[in-house]
Amino acid sequence: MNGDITLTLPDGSVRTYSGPVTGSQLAADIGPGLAKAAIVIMVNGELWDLSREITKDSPVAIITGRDDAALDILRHDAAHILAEAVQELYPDVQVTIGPSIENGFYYDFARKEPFTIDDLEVIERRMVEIIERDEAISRSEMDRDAAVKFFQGMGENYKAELIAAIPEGQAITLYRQGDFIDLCRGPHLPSTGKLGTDCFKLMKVAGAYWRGDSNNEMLQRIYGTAWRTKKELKAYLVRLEEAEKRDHRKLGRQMKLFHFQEEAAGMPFWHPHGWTIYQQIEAYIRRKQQKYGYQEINTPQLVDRILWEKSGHADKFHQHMYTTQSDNRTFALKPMNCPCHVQVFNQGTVSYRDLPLRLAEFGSCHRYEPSGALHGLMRVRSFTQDDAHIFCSEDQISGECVDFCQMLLEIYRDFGFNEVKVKFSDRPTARAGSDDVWDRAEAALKSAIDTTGLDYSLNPGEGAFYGPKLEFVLTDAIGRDWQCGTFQVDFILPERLDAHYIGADNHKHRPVMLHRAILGSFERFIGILIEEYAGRFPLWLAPTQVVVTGITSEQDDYVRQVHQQMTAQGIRVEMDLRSEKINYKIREHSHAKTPVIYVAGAREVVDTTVTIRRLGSKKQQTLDLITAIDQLKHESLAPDQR
RNA sequence: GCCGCUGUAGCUCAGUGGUAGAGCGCGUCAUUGGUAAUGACGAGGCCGGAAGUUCAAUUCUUCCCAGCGGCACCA
Repeated sequence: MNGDITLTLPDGSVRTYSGPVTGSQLAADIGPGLAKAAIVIMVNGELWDLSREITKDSPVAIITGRDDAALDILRHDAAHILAEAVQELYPDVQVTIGPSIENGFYYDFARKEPFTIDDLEVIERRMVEIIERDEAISRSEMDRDAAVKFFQGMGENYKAELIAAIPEGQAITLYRQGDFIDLCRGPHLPSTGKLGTDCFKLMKVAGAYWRGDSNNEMLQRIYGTAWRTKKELKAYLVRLEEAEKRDHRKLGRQMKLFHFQEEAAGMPFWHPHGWTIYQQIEAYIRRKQQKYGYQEINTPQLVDRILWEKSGHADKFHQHMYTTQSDNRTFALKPMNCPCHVQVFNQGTVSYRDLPLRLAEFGSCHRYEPSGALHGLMRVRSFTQDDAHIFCSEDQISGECVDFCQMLLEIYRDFGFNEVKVKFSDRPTARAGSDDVWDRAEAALKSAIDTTGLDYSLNPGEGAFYGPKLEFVLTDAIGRDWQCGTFQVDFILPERLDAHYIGADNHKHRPVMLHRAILGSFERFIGILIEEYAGRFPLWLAPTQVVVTGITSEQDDYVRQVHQQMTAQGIRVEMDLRSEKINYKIREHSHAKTPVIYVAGAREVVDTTVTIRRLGSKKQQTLDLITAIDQLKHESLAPDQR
């Protein structure tokens, strides 16, 4: 061979060069349009800078702004431009890291004074200048030790620390744009001008620990969002606004569902409307649990600390437990229900014939969560779990898991969640139990989750110390993930609390304990529901299902009569007898997200009918009163009762 | 818990070193109307809590509490 290099394009066409060639050259050879649009080049499945020389025969693909891969690179570049702008404006800062993230990017800076919102505008303007300068972005390599010295020499100690952590002898890639040099894996755009001046926006400032460790100092993080086009940016900002309107904290106040106050931070006060939703869900779950062979129990709120010491909770979680003194004893408000459930199991003697024994409780728990973690109904200090513990033998784990997943999916679907993220968390480094037991537990859980056909991701090392677990995650309006359901295999607690059953061999055996919840907590689940439905609850959950109102006060008696009949049928109905115009009342009840409005005017009184208007529709339908009530009554049934 | 921001009427928010204002909501009265705002009048506030500076603090300072955005945490 004479040093020729053959590049194969995605369409199968081939270009041959007599020596090393860069992505830019290739793009330019194909056409000036492509040369302009090119961002990076895919070489052998790897993204490379356009300026990097290709020295071997390779399959290649030129990536333009239209490709999805481009967005990530664009955002990463935005982070670099942000860092360059900040360093120009505030010479005292040290740069650390700045990756692209979902919807945008951030960069962490070390600086004594924090950035303010006003700083963001200034920085944004400087970023626009840097983009307009259209600085070339060049890649270079440096020996690790040289790179450490280089950054130390610049006073960039964080960068030096990062590089020092990279294995010795490895080449380090550096990127330079203007006077700004950063350690970076790349690839990057050919120049800063490839990012549109109106396609990005700095969003917020926040604190973040160096290397994500709370023992380290706190850095100043600036978040931004970046897109290919101005239109995309705008669409994203609109999406954020829409999401904010769904915020359960806002809707909870507007719809009078619950409130919080200083004297009980993180502990919701449920109002009649919110509590109605809660009760409907509880009744629904109770029916499901009966269907799936659970027995409901109830255990004390306050339990002597001794039990928590036996269970091991006091040791590991005492900082999260509320305690109180009485009778010279220390009691703790239960942070979870499991030890109490073992107490129920331990009363009397259990035969292997009784297994699996499924004990369920709507268990009210209290946990002293760090103040910064509190978040509306999503993260609270007092909550109720739809908790249950299944006591079974080891060979029953798999079957129980399959049944549980079926129950969980059935329930999630009834609430309208068809997409659930599932995480499989396996053995952590600090764990109890032998590897042999862990092997069996993980295998059982894995085969069970595979049977369900659910997609899941691995969450290595994140299992509980007592066993592997499945986490079922739902997403809120703002895109934040919240764990709701869980299924955990536990070999440890039965041991600690000395649970046993009598086997077919007439000997004592240790049961396995399966901790499981579907909603997780009623509070969090309702918070997610509010956002999922944007406050427009389906009929079976709506606090007020119907409002009956007249056109004039002439119909008041009829309205009262309709209201009474519907109440007698168990429908959650309210009447509106105010002397307001019909327009006003329609508007108000629509804003209140009442699913159905019955209007009765003179005609309806004569005909014994009602005119029906449903939320989200302007259509009206006049129906015979009895028919209307029957229909509504049927529609109001929970999904499992239809 | 950590960094930053915020805290004024039931809600959303304006405002000032001389103890406060709007809109919505609420109450009263008038209005009796056919599917997203009828009008008039009125009542509501220890300006988150404590201390300090000042003749004077809702306004400035400090501490505390709570909320918000992140980070860490989430058994």
